[in-house]
Amino acid sequence: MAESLAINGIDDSPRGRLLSAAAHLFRDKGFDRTTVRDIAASVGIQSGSIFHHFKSKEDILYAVMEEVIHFNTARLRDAMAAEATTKGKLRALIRAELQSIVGDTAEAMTVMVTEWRCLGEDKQRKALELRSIYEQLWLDVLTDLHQQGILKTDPFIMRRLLTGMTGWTPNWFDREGPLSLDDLADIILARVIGEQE
Amino acid sequence: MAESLAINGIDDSPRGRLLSAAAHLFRDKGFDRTTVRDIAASVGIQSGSIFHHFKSKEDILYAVMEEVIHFNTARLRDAMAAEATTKGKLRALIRAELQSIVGDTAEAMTVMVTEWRCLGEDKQRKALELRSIYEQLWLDVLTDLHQQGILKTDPFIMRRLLTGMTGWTPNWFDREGPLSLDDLADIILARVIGEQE
DNA sequence: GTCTATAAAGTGATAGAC
DNA sequence: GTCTATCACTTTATAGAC
Repeated sequence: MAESLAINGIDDSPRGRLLSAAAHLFRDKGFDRTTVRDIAASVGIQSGSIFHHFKSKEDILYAVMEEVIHFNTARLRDAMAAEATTKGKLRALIRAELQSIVGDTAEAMTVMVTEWRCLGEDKQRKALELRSIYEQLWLDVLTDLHQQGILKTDPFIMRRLLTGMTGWTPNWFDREGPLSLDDLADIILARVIGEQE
Repeated sequence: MAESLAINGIDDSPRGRLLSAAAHLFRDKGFDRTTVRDIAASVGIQSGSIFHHFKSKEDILYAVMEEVIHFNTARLRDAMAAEATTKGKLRALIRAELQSIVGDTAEAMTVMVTEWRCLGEDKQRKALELRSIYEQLWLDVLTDLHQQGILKTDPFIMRRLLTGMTGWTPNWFDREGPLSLDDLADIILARVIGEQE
């Protein structure tokens, strides 16, 4: 049973508790190896009762992704708004994305990356539209830095490399270890704008 | 039906053809959504006949990973051997890994990254031992560069960031596009040793 | 909103003939 | 080495009572 309150950016309603439990199980075992019986059991109901809240198992996966994209797009906006310089905005974006990926919404974010293809075509397209808003925030800042001459690499390529660097962190970063999230953000920032930390 | 000759670093035997077909299907649909009937059909036999060649479906997945790790560890060694300087070796490693991931062994490499947890614990541990040899080649070069003062970042952290950057390329890099693999390798190299390309 | 019961379909793997 | 046939099991989703 996962703790569900505010974890993964999901509210504490009956539906929210189902989504949090699902996010936890999907990350642990993957979508295909998680049964609706698993999800039901982890919130203390029977498998048939799931389908009062969601039309299908795939709908649960889509809802997890939708919630986490919305939550983290807002987080990115807030983080940038507090910064005056473009370079400061980039550092804020990196910190916010790391926080999303290894922090409070880690389960749902990992699910979004790893279980993407378990969505049918229609829902993949809908989720991609939501993601493109999130991506545009990155591209605006990187393009700005490129025009200022601070970023030498092509902004689109740089965003791809950044996605790789941050997206892989759940596989190695230890939140209890000596390296802080802010330290890691600075290391990654230096990889982007060419300074040595 | 996938072309199988030498693709994915696997030889053209009956067993090899099964492995290549499996790698192709596993990458496309994932391990769990690929049935033994799918694999059998794509080499033109019946599902029951699979189990003359492999003890279980999981054994097929492990064999795919084992083959691709062996093949690419050798590739890494060869690429390094042709270089005189440590920096040259690093560039060679990056090029070789990109070639593995988006080139001739792309399917099997992607499977290794994305279907890792579909292996049982025993086979995961065995595969991890094979991978650690591969990883040590990287760490030796990065540590060397660190001691020479060329690499400022911690070698272990840098390898994690590199793994992320190269591992994400299958999701965006277009082999038919304007950016060549060698260009991309140079861009990534510049991110590592702090030079601007 | 949750329960019980079950339908309907698909799965990995085995056995024995050829 | 491949075939046919099938077992034993699991899965999502539905129906109707409470």
